[in-house]
Amino acid sequence: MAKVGIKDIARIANVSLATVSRTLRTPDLVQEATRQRVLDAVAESGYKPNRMGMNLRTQRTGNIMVIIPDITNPFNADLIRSIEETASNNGYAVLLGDTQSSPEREQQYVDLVEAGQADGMLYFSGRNPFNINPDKPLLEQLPTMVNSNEELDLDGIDKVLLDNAKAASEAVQYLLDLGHTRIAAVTGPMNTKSANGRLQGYRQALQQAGVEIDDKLIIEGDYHIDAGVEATEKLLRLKQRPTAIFCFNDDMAIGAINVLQANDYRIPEDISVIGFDDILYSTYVRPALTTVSQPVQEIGRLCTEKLIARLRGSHDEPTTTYVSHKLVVRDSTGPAPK
Amino acid sequence: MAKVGIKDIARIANVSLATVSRTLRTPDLVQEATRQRVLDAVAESGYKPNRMGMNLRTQRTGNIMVIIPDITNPFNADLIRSIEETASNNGYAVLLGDTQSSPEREQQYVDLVEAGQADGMLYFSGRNPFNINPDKPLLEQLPTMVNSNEELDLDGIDKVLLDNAKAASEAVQYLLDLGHTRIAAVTGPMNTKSANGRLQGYRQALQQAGVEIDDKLIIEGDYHIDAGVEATEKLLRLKQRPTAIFCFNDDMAIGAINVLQANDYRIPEDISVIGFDDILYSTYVRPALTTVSQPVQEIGRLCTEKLIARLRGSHDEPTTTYVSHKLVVRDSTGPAPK
DNA sequence: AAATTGAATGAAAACGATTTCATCTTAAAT
DNA sequence: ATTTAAGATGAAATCGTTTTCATTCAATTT
Repeated sequence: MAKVGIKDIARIANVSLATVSRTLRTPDLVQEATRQRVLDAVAESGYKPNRMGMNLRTQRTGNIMVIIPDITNPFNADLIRSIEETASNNGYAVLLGDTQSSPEREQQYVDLVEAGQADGMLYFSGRNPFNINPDKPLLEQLPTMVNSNEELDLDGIDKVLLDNAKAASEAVQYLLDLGHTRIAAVTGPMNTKSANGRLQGYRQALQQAGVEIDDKLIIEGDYHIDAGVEATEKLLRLKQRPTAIFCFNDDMAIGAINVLQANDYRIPEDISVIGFDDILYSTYVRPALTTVSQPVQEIGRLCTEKLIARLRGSHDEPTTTYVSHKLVVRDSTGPAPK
Repeated sequence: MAKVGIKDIARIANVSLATVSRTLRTPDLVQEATRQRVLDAVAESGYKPNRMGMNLRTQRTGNIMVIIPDITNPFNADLIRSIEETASNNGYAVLLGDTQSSPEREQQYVDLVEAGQADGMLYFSGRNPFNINPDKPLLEQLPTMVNSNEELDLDGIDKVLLDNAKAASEAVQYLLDLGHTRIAAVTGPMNTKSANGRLQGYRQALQQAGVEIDDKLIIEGDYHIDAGVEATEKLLRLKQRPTAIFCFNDDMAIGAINVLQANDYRIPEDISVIGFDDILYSTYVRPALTTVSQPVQEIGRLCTEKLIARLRGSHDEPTTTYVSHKLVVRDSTGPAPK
């Protein structure tokens, strides 16, 4: 079966290429009889317009690139699911750029967007991948994009963000209210805005409560389970152990819980644990995890809708939308031991 | 900044379009001095060859489509991670088709491949999305593809599969060896090959051991946590309760564990639970989950390599590669209660 | 009846690259 | 010294669409 193209349809239906194209794109412009002849030819031959030709002519691919550090993190997986759904409902497909936090990979995928393999991108990283010429207007130098999760240090682009400092400070305040004063923090990578924001919230809450900050209780993690494991092992070795551990994401909290239980600590009687994200598994872990919930589905939808609005030609002023978090109390937190 | 194209480079470097293209694609064909002039122009102007033009001319996009039912399932997320890595190492990008098991969505993404938006696809579904004309050779009617996870009912295409029946039968045999005879099965959707294969293995093992099969102990699930929850609730209501539950994936096993613990059953003393997949979280659940491990990373790599080999022009006979499973015993299984 | 309008269609340009083919130059072989 | 071959380059074709512009024809207006 030689691949059938628009020329073949034109021949079969005895019309010009233009009429075939019009029948498919703007059927109103073609007469009933002709239209029917073309549609018959299309149905009979199983013709599907070739996207490469179409893309080139229309200067759009229908793809949006999603650049994200780690798809195996359930928070990110949920995010992509939501993006994919919104994109698909609007006729876009998702090009996946799982970068494993590698700057080279980020660059590679951004290059792809700039080369026109996708019409725009959702950028979930804080690293600036652009060579910007300060003499020219910024916006003309950037691909159509929306930034989220990790804030990018650029003004004038659309963003969807969470107030990390506030969220973290509420989590810590909740622990303080339970009587905890030795509260450990297992952070994300300290070269990310999210980790810095959350740490700042942690510090603020403690200072406001007049609790001295002990740097030994702050351990840098990387948002993977193992980091939670290692950090907790380290914390348990301290002479003055914490009575609560605030992990900057749920995966690390799950790692922490595991180590604690392996060493016969009761949660929350001996040590409280609190996470961040509210992934599905945090409900199914024992004890169920108290955590700061992010509206992941909403984030995905908002990002995608913002991007698509731009792609459809909106020239509104770029905005930053803040989504709201919520502390979800489950069974991993309780009053501080006496 | 008007977008710079190959014509601009040609003008700046004072050469023809052809020479610019050659400098970038086949530098050996152009003289040192000219090449340098072109490269300078490219560097200076920040020129990136436009992929739409390139794709049309070369008749390839560099994309591979991954059609998969549910990216939020960690097994699938790991799979995609592995695919993405292999693809990226070979210069391909991944177009993500998360179908949420909807046939319409599957069709939509397959159509996209057939329209040339991707060069080939990895198809993780058992539903045949093709209109096949039995008079014509099969292979000419299919896009370049590899099938895995859920076997497709088509001969003559590349596949990567697991022996589900054997794997399940080993899991059940292990439970039988522990003295269990009332062994429940929480299956996947019974319109999938994977669930049928595993159920067949379950039946075989029981029959071989002379244990009568009780249909009340077989409950259809859908591979989501909730299905494990509901199935287990149902099983616990039975007058003759099972002493072991074999869930056809880990997510459902996690749901099962949760219900059991909520109702004060000890695992494994009162009831054993066994899963399938060996996702990361199965290690971090309490008790850690005994499960049938699939080499997810290997599956992803194999699928992608097979596909890319085809895309590079291999005309070897299509093959089915079987990957091997492994029973991983952890803490959720033990001897049957007296 | 002539002029004007509008609808339907086709011819050809355009999108931005790669690649074939022809041309020209220079070096090697006779 | 002539032929041959090889190397470097450019002109133009090509990939498969969409869309502009021109043309035709019938219907409407004057």
